[in-house]
Amino acid sequence: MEIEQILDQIYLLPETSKLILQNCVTEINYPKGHILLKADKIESNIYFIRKGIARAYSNRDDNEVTFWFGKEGDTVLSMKSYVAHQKGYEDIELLEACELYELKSEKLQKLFEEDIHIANWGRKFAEKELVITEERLISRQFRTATERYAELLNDYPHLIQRVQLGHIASYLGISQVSLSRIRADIK
Amino acid sequence: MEIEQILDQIYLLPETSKLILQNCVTEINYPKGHILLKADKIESNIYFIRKGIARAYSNRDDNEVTFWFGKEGDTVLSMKSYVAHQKGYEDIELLEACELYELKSEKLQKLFEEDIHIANWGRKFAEKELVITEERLISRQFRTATERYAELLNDYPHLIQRVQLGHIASYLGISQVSLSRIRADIK
DNA sequence: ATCTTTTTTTGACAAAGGTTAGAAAAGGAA
DNA sequence: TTCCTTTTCTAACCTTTGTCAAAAAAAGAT
Repeated sequence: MEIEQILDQIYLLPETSKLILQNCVTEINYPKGHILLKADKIESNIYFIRKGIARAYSNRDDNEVTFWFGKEGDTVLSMKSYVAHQKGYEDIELLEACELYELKSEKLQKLFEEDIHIANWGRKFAEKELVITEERLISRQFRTATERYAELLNDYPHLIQRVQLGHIASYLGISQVSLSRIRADIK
Repeated sequence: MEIEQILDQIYLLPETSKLILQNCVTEINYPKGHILLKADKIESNIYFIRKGIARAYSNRDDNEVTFWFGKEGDTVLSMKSYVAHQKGYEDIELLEACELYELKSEKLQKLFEEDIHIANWGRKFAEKELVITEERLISRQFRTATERYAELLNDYPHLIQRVQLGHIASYLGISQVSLSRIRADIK
């Protein structure tokens, strides 16, 4: 997916502002398994996925929890670094070789102060992510693991083929063994 | 809590912008039990809590899930109405008689287009809410019900005294019976 | 205070999901 | 292909949490 299309789907910018933003972006590729962003660092870049998929996971005790998947067109960032210039809570791993657009967070923050359209673009980005996250939190409470799996299949039909089940189980908040049982029951 | 303080804690605005925003706000009071925002409506106001507490809940099948509590200084809105001008997924109920500041969403949207500082104020609001929501989603996956209860006690020590346990159980994602058992065990 | 209603707790049992460990299947490398 | 590694599935058993029902406690109303 091209950068213009990615920016447009968040919020339609006037041509001049869009060009300013596009000119700050550089392309970069990384192999499968690359850790794009690290939990214990204040990260200074954000990315847009041109091609490929990624996941965000958080580590505590010995457990690792995957709580986000990103695909073509999605924005990748360390939320706490971006919002509060603090160390994040997530690592982000590329699950396939990825083509990415890179943008310096500092540069973007400066544009927020200078260009009202870009500020509103940033506002819309956060707002949309917020609705998605809030809906997931609610879904977690309403639905059984089986229903949540069906929902994921419906929302991201492609993902299942490309991501290993351990990560999907973690995303759904269940053990891999449970997911395996759910899949066996459905057939 | 006064309106100026509430606006400041989201993002520090220059005096002129703050005054513009403050002048759009009117005060209004409602009794305990009042439904401030309704799930099946496109709501046109947002509120700030001057005094009192509220909860957001979503209804599906026969289940009701409380997924948010608001207290003095918090912002109350129908997320989907605010972000996408669509019907929301939540009712918001006042758990005590509340003093509120009311702001027309339409008016705010217009200010976002006119004043870059207010646009950035709106951006910061969404970003902060996003981090809080994402952290809750992760916590849900990492922690046992007992740990999440302890966490809530720690984060909102006042709330427990003022909100009935059925709502708290729902917020934690467990049944009221389970919460009751957890409380019995802790002592 | 007394009665009524609502909220919280407790007990018994059922269901969902977790853990461990090993088997089967799939994927890579030589 | 064959061997080795990783991923997925299955089975047995255990823990947590849910449901239903009833008792106890707390809050409101008269």
